Amino acid sequence: MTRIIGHLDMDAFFAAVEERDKPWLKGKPIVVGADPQGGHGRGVVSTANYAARKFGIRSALPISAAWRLAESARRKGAPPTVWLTPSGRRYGEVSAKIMAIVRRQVSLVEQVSVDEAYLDLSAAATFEAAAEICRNLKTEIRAKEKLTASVGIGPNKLIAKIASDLEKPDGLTMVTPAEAEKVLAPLAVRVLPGVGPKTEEILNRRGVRKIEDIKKFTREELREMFGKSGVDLYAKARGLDDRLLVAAAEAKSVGEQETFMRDTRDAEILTDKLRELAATVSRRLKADGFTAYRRVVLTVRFADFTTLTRSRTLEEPADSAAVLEFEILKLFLPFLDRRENPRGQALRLIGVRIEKLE
DNA sequence: TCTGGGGTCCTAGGACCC
DNA sequence: TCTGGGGTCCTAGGACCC
Repeated sequence: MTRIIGHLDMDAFFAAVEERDKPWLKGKPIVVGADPQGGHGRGVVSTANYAARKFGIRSALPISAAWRLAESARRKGAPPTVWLTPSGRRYGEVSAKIMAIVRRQVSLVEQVSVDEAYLDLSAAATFEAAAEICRNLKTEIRAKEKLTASVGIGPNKLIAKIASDLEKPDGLTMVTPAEAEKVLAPLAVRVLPGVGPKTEEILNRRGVRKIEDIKKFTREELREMFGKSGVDLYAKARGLDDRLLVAAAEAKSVGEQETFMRDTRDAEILTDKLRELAATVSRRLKADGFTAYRRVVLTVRFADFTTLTRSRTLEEPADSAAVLEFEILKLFLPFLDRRENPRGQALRLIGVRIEKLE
């Protein structure tokens, strides 16, 4: 049986939920993300709606840069931008309703994030029948949740994922196996999942800008350049991907980190924050149904953005917040003096993570 | 432009064991 | 006075994704 995979991706999800729930925001530019603090805020944009994207505001853009773009647009007569803090709980609730709609029509669904899922549509037997299922899903999501989704349909996850992005927002894009390689060919290498800024830069320097250009390298050459991910790249450039859908994967780690409003070297502020993070992580571990952890990881980010981790695997699994706090503080101690902080830098961020969960 | 927070996966060296 | 090969675990860092 030929595989038919769908990828459903909600359009500007966080911003769309806000716009739907707060009718007075309708049509205004909306940015969901860090507090802009009049242009001095730290952090980045989570999601901008399409009105704000017109100003050049995008996900992951520093919120200070987004502020400048919005101000500049406003001076040219654009409406003022609305800045919102993400309501994670709310988005989770809406997400659950959407995924329930999807699961009623599709037996195998892999939810990859709060606003994204892969659908195994192979049982539909034809691409046209699969597209009909997806049209119905989009209609039901619009009717019941007043939100739009974009869907890509392809012979595998890779093609479905790329297809869902081709006609955003509110798109439905079908790419058959026969079309797949031709559709990919002219697209930028960065479109391939797994190709980030670093890989893109290396490929560009070799004169590789489009996906079709990747095909001038042999599998071995790509392996030498990028290791295992190079071998994956060889297949992806040809539209090949045999990854299966996974209904639900168990978490492998639980962690929390926080960037300070102002960089600090104050030992009390730092250790208080670590205690707080340890307590939260420990609570979440249990809330997520785990009983113990065996590895603790401390993350430290200096003012210059240098980021270090220190970790320790425990001899025995632990389950208490007290042990986590103790182990984390032990890892952190050398950062309070010149042992791990030779230039005496202030700290920008600290984080706590636990792994090897049971 | 001065860079969040929650994650996963891969790599590589060293220790250790058979 | 030249020193195997394979496997697993630990630690640290880095690329990437949403």
